[in-house]
Amino acid sequence: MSRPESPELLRLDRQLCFPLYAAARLTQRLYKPYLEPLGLTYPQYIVLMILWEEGPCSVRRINERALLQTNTTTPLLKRMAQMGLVERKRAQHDERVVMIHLTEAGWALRSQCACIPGRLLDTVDVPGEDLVALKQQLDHLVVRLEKAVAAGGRPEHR
Amino acid sequence: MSRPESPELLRLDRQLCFPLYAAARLTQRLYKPYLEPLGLTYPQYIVLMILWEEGPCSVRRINERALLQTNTTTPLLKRMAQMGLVERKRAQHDERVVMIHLTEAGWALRSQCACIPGRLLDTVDVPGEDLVALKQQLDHLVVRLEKAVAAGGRPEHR
DNA sequence: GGTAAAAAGATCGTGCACGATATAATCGCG
DNA sequence: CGCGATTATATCGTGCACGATCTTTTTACC
Repeated sequence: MSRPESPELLRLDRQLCFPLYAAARLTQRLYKPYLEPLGLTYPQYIVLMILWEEGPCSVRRINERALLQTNTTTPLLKRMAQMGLVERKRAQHDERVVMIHLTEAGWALRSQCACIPGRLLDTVDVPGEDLVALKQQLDHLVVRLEKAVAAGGRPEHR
Repeated sequence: MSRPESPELLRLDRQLCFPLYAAARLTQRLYKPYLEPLGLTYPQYIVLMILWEEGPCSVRRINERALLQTNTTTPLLKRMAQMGLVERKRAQHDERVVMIHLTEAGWALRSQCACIPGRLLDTVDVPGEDLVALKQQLDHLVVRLEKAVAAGGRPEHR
C-alpha cells in the first residue's frame, strides 16, 4: 500500500527527523562546556574515542566507525595533528594508507575526558533506563539508515 | 550518588549522543535526493514547514521552532529570499522585527514536498510503531535538552 | 609485465551551526 | 521626558559536513 501524501505529514511536529536533528545539535551544545576547555570539538572527541579504543587507525577505519567521509576527516585530523594530539604516518606496506597515531598528549586527554559521559548524564536528568531504551532504538535506526544510504537512498524492495 | 568515571564509559558504543549525531547526519543524506532537485537544503525545508504551518513568522519565531539561532537563520533566510521563496519585511509596529513571508513560489513547493515524508518512511523500512515510539522518546529528550541548555548546561539540582 | 579498474586520501566549493560581538529599536522606570 | 537595560536582528570567524573531482598507489587480469 502506498503512503498518504497529505500536508498533515508536513507538520514539523510530525517529523521524526526533526527531533533527531534538534537533539543532536542540543547535545553538542551541552558537550561544549566540557570539551572547549580541552580545546576539542565534538567530532574531534568522537575521533579520540575511536583511537583510545582501537589504537593506531587508518583514516578509512576512522571514517567507518565515525560514519564520516574523508573530506570531513582529513582536515579534522590535520587540525588534530597541528594541536599535537595525533601523528599522521603513511603506512609502509601500502603507501595509500595514512595511519593515525595518538601522541602522548592525545593519550593524556583520555583521563581528562573520563568524567564527561557521567556529567552529561547528570545534566540531562532523564531516568537511566529510558536512556538505555532510547539508545537501543537509536542504534537500530542507525543500522537501518546506513543500509538505506548504502542502497542509494532508494526504498527497500524486499 | 556520583557516577563512575571509568574509561569504559568512553567507548564509542556506550555513547548515547553518537547514534544521535550519526542518525541526524544519515537522515539528512537520505533527504538530499528529494530536496536537491527542489534546490532546498534540509534546514531550509525545516523553515518552510514552519512557514507553511504558521504563515508569516518573525525570525525570532522561526528560531524558537527550529531551535536555531539568528546567526544561522539570518543567512539561511537571505538565501531563501535570493531564491525567491520568501520575502523579508520589517514589521511596521516594531522596526526591530523582520517578518518572513512565503512567496507564491514558496507556497508552491508545499505540494511538491508532500510526498517526501512518506517516501522517507518507505526508504528506512522500520516498522511504523517503532518509529512512533522512538519519536515520542526523542521529543521528550529534546524537551529535557532544551531545559538543560537553557540552564546553562549545568546539572539539574532539584 | 602492462594496463584498466579499484582503493585511499586530498582538495574545492557551498552551506550550515554557533560563540562572540555589534547595532539599532523599544521598553521601563525614575 | 530621558536614559540605561532589554530585545531583535546582523556580522564575523572557525569548524564541521558533504557532493564532486583529482592524484597516487595498489590490485586484477589478460
